[in-house]
Amino acid sequence: MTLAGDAGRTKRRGGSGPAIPAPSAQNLLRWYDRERRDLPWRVAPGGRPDPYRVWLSEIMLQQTRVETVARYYERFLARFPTIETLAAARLDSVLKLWAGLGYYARARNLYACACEVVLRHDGRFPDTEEALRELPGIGPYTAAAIAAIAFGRKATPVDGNIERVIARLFAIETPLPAAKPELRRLAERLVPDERAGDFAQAMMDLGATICTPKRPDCALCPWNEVCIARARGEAEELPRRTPKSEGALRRGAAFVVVREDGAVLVRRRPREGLLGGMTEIPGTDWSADFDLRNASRAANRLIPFVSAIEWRRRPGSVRHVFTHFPLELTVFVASAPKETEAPREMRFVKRERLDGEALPTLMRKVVAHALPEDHQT
DNA sequence: CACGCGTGGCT
DNA sequence: TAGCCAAGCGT
Repeated sequence: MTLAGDAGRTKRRGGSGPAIPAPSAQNLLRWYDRERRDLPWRVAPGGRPDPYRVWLSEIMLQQTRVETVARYYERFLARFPTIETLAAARLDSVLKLWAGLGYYARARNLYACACEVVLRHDGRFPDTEEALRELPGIGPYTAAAIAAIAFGRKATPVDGNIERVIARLFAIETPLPAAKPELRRLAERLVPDERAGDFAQAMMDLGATICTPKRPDCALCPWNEVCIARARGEAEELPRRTPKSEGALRRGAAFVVVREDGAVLVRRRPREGLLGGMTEIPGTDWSADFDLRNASRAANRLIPFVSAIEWRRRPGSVRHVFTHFPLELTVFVASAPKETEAPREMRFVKRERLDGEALPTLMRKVVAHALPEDHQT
């Protein structure tokens, strides 16, 4: 029998139903020893992992699926087998091997980190979370993962998989991200004194293969008998999330100039930031306090050859939801003579060529709203 | 510190 | 089908 005070786990839930024993790390480790996936960066059981390889795999695995990383990891390792070879390379050749993997800041940080480890740490990774955390591209999760997996330290990396497993195991109803500290505390209590690295990997494997976001395969789970969410039949509902606040509505105006030959006036957005480098219909800034009465002045400034009287406001508006704010654009349309030349930094694109442009969905909506006749079938 | 980064898997 | 979205890190 588990002792009282063990996470309150032996209390009867809601005054009814059987007590559920606390989950044990050993149980999960037994499953891991049996079902462990053979991944390129994993060493044979009992083997001593190379911190360089652990680090490389952890960086590649940030935001990236195991199957994808596997295709890149070995090729990368063949070209840069040690941290010295990596640090001696040119950034360009590192980026070349990273091409297609995405999140290229990771590759830049990877290279910077290799240089720093070689120059300032004598080519050896520091073996504490705190020191690892100082290196470029290594945040709280990765520092804990390397400390545990490469150095056998009792650290607790917490990624999205582990948050999900813990939330279900203990039926944490608090929504994310508020639940993060609580989930971390619960995860820390499960970590065994020995094999913390295997335990972390086992948790992530469990989250990736069995305790999946949708339709978890509880029948195969080594912890199914100790999982409170499973007992309550609500595993799939957890973890809950607070719907992220939409952000304040922003408004603006877009000005669609259609030349007699059907070409539409566009420009390129600044290279950085939202929709960076994409093509757009010229328009005002988007702001919470946008005032439609300023629209004609803005149009005049942007596109001087169209006089105010020629702009026709389209009824209604175009709505679009970005990750962090909803946007409502009022659309104005004007015609321009065939020989009209585009203002500075703008150009005319033939209507049928618009599909080949880097035109974001929002801007496609704007065009469709401005020229509805194009879309009738 | 809220935001954006790249890609592929999911519905 | 194409739009949605993951979920570590740096800024």
